[in-house]
Amino acid sequence: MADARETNERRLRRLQQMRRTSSVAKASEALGGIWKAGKKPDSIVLRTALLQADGDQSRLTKLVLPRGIALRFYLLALFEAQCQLDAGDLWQNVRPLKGVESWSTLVAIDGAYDTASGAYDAALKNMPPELRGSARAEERWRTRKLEDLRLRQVKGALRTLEELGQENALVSVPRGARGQRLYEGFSLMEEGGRGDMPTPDLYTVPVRSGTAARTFTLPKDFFLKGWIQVLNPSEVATWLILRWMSQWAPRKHSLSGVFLTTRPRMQAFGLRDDAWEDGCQRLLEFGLIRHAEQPEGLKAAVDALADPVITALFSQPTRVRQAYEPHYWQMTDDGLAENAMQTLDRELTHRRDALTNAALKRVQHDPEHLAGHAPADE
DNA sequence: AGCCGCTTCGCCGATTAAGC
DNA sequence: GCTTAATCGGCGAAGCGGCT
Repeated sequence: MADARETNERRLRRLQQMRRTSSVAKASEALGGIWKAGKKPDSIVLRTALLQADGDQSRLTKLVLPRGIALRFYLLALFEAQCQLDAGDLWQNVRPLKGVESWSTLVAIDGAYDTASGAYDAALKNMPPELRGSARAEERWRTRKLEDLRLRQVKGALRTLEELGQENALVSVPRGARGQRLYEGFSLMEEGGRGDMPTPDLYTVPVRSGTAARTFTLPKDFFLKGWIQVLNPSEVATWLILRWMSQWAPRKHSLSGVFLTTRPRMQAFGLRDDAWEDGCQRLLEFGLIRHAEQPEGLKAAVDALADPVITALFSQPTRVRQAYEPHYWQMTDDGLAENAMQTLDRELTHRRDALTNAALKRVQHDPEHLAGHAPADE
């Protein structure tokens, strides 16, 4: 429980730092610029191959990592592609990694935090002494530092995306004479990965399919309102899966919501319980999904779907369960229209209070819990 | 680009609670 | 005693970022 509080505090801290440096606002602004100057797509189309696990894990769940921006970067690249190109067009990189109009400007990060000093400015002690004293020079140095960190994260993301393996790689980075990576020449792969053929499956903008069997869509606000910047990889993965399900079974979704129990979730997506449970909980708090009303007519809706894959995914094979039912979820597209930064700030602060109250109650009910602890803080 | 200490957060197994 | 959903805490891998 203290762990949940710590995680929540940490997240609030990082959010606050990003607010201080306007990181999310700047990244969203840069994305908005690309959108406005481009084809202004209402939604971004993704091939479902990104989520599908053949065997153990999908490309998506391989990118559910504790550090880094690999998943975020890939989705941003798809957004960028679809602002520039029509369906069927082949993508190639026209953007530098750093500087104006670069990939680095599209991502928001907080920067290096130092636990010992409890500050983000630990690196300031390494600031060249000649800059010291001038507030403006210090500020410029700080900005440069953050730009440098963003660039390193982008490179890191490209490495991670490439090292998903020959078959699964989502980008490919050419090498120089001495085998060093020429990051700026990277090419983007289709959602299904590079493939195992000699010629890579280079990214082309997918054609929207009527059914959501092969593609599904993400509203532009996911990118433009800062959500892509502030959600964790596990939350993004959970949201993507829910979006795909809601579009694959639209009738069932609007009727009774969609749900996913452990076995089919592991089998179809390779997403573990914790990532899913936590992801759903946070997305609920952030207003991106909601609990469906009681699943009336669930059985009818499931039975109406003859597709055996859908049935395997969405139905309980043995019986209709009355008790210990999983949660039924519905997407709330209006939630995305909110400013992600503000929403997270508000909701994480709520959660901080809730967690504190819960801890207080626990102490009141079980005072001996405190006996072992020194009353140092508070 | 590489080394490496440090931070982060998803994984994993244990546990609880529920129905059959 | 067999399920499965949900919760929790400790752990460790991934990879960030300082430094060279």
